Amino acid sequence: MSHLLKDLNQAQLKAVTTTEGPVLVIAGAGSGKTRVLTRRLAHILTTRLAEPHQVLAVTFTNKAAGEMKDRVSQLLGGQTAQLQVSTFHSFCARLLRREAHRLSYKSDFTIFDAEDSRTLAKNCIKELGFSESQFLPKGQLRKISDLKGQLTGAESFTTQASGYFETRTAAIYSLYQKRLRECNAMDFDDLLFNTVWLLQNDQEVGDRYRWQFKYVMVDEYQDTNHVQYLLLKALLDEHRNICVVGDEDQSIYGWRGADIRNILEFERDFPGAKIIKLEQNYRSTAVILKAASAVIQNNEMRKDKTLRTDTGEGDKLELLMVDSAEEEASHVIEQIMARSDPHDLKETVILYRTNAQSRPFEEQLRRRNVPYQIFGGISFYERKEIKDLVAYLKLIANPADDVSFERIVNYPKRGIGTKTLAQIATLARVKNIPYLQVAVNAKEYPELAGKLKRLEPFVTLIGKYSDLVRSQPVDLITQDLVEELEIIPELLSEDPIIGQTKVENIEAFIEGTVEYARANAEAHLTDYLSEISLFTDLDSYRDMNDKLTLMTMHSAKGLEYDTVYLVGLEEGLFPLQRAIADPMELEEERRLFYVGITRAREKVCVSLARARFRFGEVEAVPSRFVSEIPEELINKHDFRTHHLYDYSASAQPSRTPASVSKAPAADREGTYYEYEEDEMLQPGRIVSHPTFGRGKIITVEGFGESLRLQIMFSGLGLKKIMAKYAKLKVIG
DNA sequence: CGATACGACATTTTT
DNA sequence: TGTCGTATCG
Repeated sequence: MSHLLKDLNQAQLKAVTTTEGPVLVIAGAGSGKTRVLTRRLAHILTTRLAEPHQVLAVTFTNKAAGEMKDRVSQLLGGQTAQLQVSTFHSFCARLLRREAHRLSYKSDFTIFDAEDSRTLAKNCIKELGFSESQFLPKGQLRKISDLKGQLTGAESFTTQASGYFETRTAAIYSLYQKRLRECNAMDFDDLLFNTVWLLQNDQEVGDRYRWQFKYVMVDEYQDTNHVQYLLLKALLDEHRNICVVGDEDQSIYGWRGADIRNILEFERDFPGAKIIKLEQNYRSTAVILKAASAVIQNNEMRKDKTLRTDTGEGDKLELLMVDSAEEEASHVIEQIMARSDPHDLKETVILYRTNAQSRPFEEQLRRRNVPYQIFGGISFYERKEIKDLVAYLKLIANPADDVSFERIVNYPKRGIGTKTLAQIATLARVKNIPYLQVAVNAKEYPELAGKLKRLEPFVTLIGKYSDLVRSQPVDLITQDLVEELEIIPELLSEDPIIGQTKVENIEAFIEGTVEYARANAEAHLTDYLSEISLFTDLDSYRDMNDKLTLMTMHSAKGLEYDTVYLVGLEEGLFPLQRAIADPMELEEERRLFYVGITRAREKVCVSLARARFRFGEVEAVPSRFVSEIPEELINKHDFRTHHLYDYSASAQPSRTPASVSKAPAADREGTYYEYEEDEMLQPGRIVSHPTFGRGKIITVEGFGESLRLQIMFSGLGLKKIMAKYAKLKVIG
């Protein structure tokens, strides 16, 4: 037997060797998914079913792609240069660079990141004269992203849009796309959208790729969205050798458009599909698996699957109940320090629902001098100093990139303010040329006469580097640029302390370009930009030595640790308030809990606080997820000074909100003054709203800070209102 | 143009 | 309660 087929269980072996036709591998947590994927890929290659360039493996993160490539390369002893293991986005970016001309794009198009997109969207909303508070760039982009995810283009949305908000969104969408095109830029969603469009509508391109890829594999299939699904379909007409691997219980990106139906309905989508379930878990103890299964069983939307393990029973879970977020942090840290050898710190992780929860833990860790690392928050490439520098590179590589132009034309200060910029923008619109071209032609425009002296050095600078791009490697260009712009002294003079970190970041960035240039001698600036725009911090995550790790549960997917702390297990926080009302969202929260708990090999500790300050209010009922863990699997440690809630009484907190929320109010004077108001906000009451005026309460949902009302306002109709934001007065 | 003040807002975020 | 973004003033 080939070494590729050794050490595999029955199901794994079947998954590796079933190469023809559609295959769905349901891979439970810790069931050796990556091993199956890599072996399968290597198996296809060594048995000569396909040449390396005929296989495509898609993942969601660069990190996962890199790991897979490394492992396959190890199995085969090199020979993987031609292998296409990449993320959805980088696969599409590469394809589009080759085929850009078919979409009337240039092949050196820029990829806009989230911030670039936001700037552009904001400008579009402004330009259209829409109210910026009513049409928030963030919300509009969310909608545009959803539409692109459904393969609905701007034109087709415009024809189907109706009503005040939709027609305006359609206008924003259309203008946004128009501007992107003018900038020779695509956003993240465009990469997928345009690729699918090409494959579906350009016969030649479609045929070529369908013919090329004999085998396609997809990791984390439960997190694919509709466009990604269509992309696979568009690649698959002929051979239909597709193997998707996933676990519907770990689908946690529904809010981003991931469509759990893709995996649940795979058999219907791909008739004749073979289903292989990997149910043997190699990671966690039996107790952990039992707890995880018991909780996830409360979900309706899942395929039945039972994880088994040969590992021993293991320790029971621990439940830590304390009074506040601060005490939660100190108890948890104390426990970690008491029980783990210092070298175990890297095998311990603290997982929370929201990034904001990291703060008290950070404070404790700093106070006690415990080494730690936090993931999340602003990523390296989102830092202002890096983005500014990258904007220069982007503009140098793509002179049509107006968003980058706007960002740096006055950085460092050149005396080119908003007024000048607005004039440039107007001229660019009228002449139908990029901003930079307006600046280049500045002397032709009387409006800019006064600014000639200020624009000229900038234009010269960009022009100089644009010429250099052809002859110089990325790292030299970047170094020269940093020097010429005098960025480092500038940063240090602003604020020596903060400036120092910024300078270090700039230096780290330069270091990155040096490494890149060394590894990719032939690469052009565009290639480098393309790579970094599709790169995230998580990709550079390495197990640092002896450091405690903190991150959100979302970020933890795919990782594993000996000991896992799941903190903040309170109704309203986990599950989040807004998920409680919606069964679909609630199930996703539960899957998130499942993901969290199954990261652990040996020990799980969950914790909750009796009271937690959030926007100045207290509220805390133990999470239902805690009560879904069978009693016999968990040890409880109650450090609360008040035993207001019976732990078992939290089983259905949503059904008895009022009585539960009353308890703390009675006990803590002054902290819950809103309670009396809540009491009065009942259906039938007449209230007055600062902007909407008088209205009648129709329905009341939730309690405390999440109290939501439906109010009928005269002339304005029914509005949904959060009581904590609206300053309502009861007047009748 | 830059600094300060006030008000609005408040999940998660593979690319 | 903290952060961020806009508005306004000097």
